[in-house]
Amino acid sequence: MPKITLPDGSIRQYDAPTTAAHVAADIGAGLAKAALAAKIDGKLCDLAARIDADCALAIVTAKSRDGHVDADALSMIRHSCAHVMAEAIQTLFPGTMLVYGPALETGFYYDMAFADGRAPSADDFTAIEAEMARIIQENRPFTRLDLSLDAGIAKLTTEGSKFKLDNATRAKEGGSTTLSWYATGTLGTHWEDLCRGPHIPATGRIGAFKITSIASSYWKGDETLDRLTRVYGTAFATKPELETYLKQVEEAKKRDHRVLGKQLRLFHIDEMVGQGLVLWTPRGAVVRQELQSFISEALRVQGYQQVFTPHIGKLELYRTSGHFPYYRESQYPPIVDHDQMSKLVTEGCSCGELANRLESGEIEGYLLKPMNCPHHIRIFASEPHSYRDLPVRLAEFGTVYRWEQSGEIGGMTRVRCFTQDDAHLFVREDQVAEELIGCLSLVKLIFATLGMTDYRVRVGLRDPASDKYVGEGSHWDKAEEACRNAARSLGVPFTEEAGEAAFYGPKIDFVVRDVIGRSWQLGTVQVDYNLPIRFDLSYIGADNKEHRPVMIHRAPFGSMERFIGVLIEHFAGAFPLWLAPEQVRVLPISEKSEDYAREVLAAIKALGLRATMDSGNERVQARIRDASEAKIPYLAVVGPRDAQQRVVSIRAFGIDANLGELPLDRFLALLSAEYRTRGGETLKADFANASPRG
RNA sequence: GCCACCGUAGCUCAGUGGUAGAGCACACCCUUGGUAAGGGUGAGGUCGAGGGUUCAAUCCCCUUCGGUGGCUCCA
Repeated sequence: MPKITLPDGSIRQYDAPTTAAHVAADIGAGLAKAALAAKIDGKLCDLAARIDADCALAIVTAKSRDGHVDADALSMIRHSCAHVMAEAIQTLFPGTMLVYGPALETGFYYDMAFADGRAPSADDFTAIEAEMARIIQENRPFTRLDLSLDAGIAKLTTEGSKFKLDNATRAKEGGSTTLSWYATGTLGTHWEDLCRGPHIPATGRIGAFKITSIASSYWKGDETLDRLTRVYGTAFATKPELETYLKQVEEAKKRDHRVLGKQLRLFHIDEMVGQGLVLWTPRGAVVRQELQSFISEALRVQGYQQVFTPHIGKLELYRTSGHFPYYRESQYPPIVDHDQMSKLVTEGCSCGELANRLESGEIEGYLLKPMNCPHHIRIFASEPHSYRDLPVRLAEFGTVYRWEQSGEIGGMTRVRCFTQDDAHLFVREDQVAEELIGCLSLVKLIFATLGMTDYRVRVGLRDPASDKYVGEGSHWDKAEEACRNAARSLGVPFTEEAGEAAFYGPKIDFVVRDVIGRSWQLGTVQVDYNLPIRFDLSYIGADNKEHRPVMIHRAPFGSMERFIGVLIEHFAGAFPLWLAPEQVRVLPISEKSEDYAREVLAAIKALGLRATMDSGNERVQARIRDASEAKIPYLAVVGPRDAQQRVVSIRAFGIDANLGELPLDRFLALLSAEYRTRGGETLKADFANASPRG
């Protein structure tokens, strides 16, 4: 007879098998009404699931006792809503086959195979939503049917959906002993779907939902298999929650770096130049320049040496490094010189032949560099090194070119030409750990200065099943252990992920999310035992013998393009003073104050700050609005009164008020301090102390 | 690369098988205004490009380039 332990420690005893729904009803009518599911010994189940043994039971409701939205409940509402959507679509689009419909962090989707040319479009969303609303209105119970594996597979075979049959086969391979269906209503009468569950008690418990988009996918994510249509939606327990979510999405879209980049004129991508090729316009170039100065200063402190290298190199270089053979398809095609080309044409050489002869080395060519390491390696190799010289740290804002798939290119975050804040450290093996930690501290410094706290750390290890890696296992083991240890020293949680390594070594990556929830790798630190071998690098040790250095590749920003794309979204385009393309704008009240305004402007510029004056033919109100839309950190409004007292009247971005006046000298000193300290001291903060009006 | 959708003025977007419109921005004039839009006038488009259907195409069809959302990929 089941003895049921509740979360508060109390125990309820039943004479006969029962269900979570009954227990909830015994506890109270309110709970019974609010109940969506049960957790039996920590496992999420239907409320109607039979309880016939002792267990710990928790009733899942939309909101947990502390008032927070329950993640399990939300995910079940969404999964159940996916069923309702699938039923609605199958009703409106007969012949549609279902594939897979899980809940997501922000909603759900359902992959479907539509009859030829009969896929819905966004125009059909309203009709589908209306049908869904009807199903929800009917408040039909989710009813579970369990069948044995054989009976279940027989049923699916009769029904004839290869997709569902495959799901079942995989469930079997995964160790399932039964298959379950859920009917939305009465078994055998209403719509049903093969599904592991669990589900909420009835369709009426889906409080609010919306179909959000439609896209395509491949069956099992494999591009050689069926192309499916994926319909995305989201659902919440209540309408206000849905509305809040939709508003958030709307707000996030306004932060999109592609939108802000255009609005604030930070960069331009021109179809005449080419896909994925970013043109840095003057304002964006300022941001980049400031960041590069920032990192260059940090590099000098850490003992790096700056180098410059060309954008192309001989194919032989990349055959040696392994880039050309391993990643040929993701590079721009090789460049072959005129003479050689015309000779090949005369010989009637085909494209296929050309490719073969380029690969074999029979024909030499040049490659736009996909990475900077080979050039830096040749700098290191250009002179002999003593163990006393190491580490040698070569840094370059190095521009690289990669042939990304056209469908992947977009904005600044995925491009075909980008500049890494790259460096390669040539170190003795006993220096690896310390140098790795030095690299990580640089990444931390950058993130801290910019206030970017929302990132995760990933240690990328090799995938044992893949053959895309170069080098010996023993070296990989050492390198992976070094990365693990360095990551531990960071003091932040990290995950280890197999298959995320570079082809020459494991790495530590810093990953952030953009406004639409996509993850991007920014900074990266990689340990490499392999390229030194491929290039036969050496240094002379204390024993007067040749030793092999170890390389560390690192780029704390990752690429300037991607980093600034993410940074634009991080700041919603409102850069701090030190990064802002236009830092201060001087607004004379009228022409009468223009002379003084000009003097203020000149004084600000003399400090090395970027300032302008707007003496346009508009009222101050309008000019304040313009400046606010341009997200300029500080406005200095000056009129006759200010001129007479030699003060400026100040507004700061994001504070919707006049902060009051400051003597001109004081204003200049504070501005300068804020700029030089990169926001370590801010005018706003100081001003708030000095003036109660702030 | 694959699938879907989209491409009209500098920007955001309406619109139609009979060669186009709004708001903002821009230019000029009036206004000299003390903290988030003062008023007027004007200029501005080969309706992404190429081909086809049609008496007639910005609109329909095909191709192509570019963008967006996904999928796949990302040394």
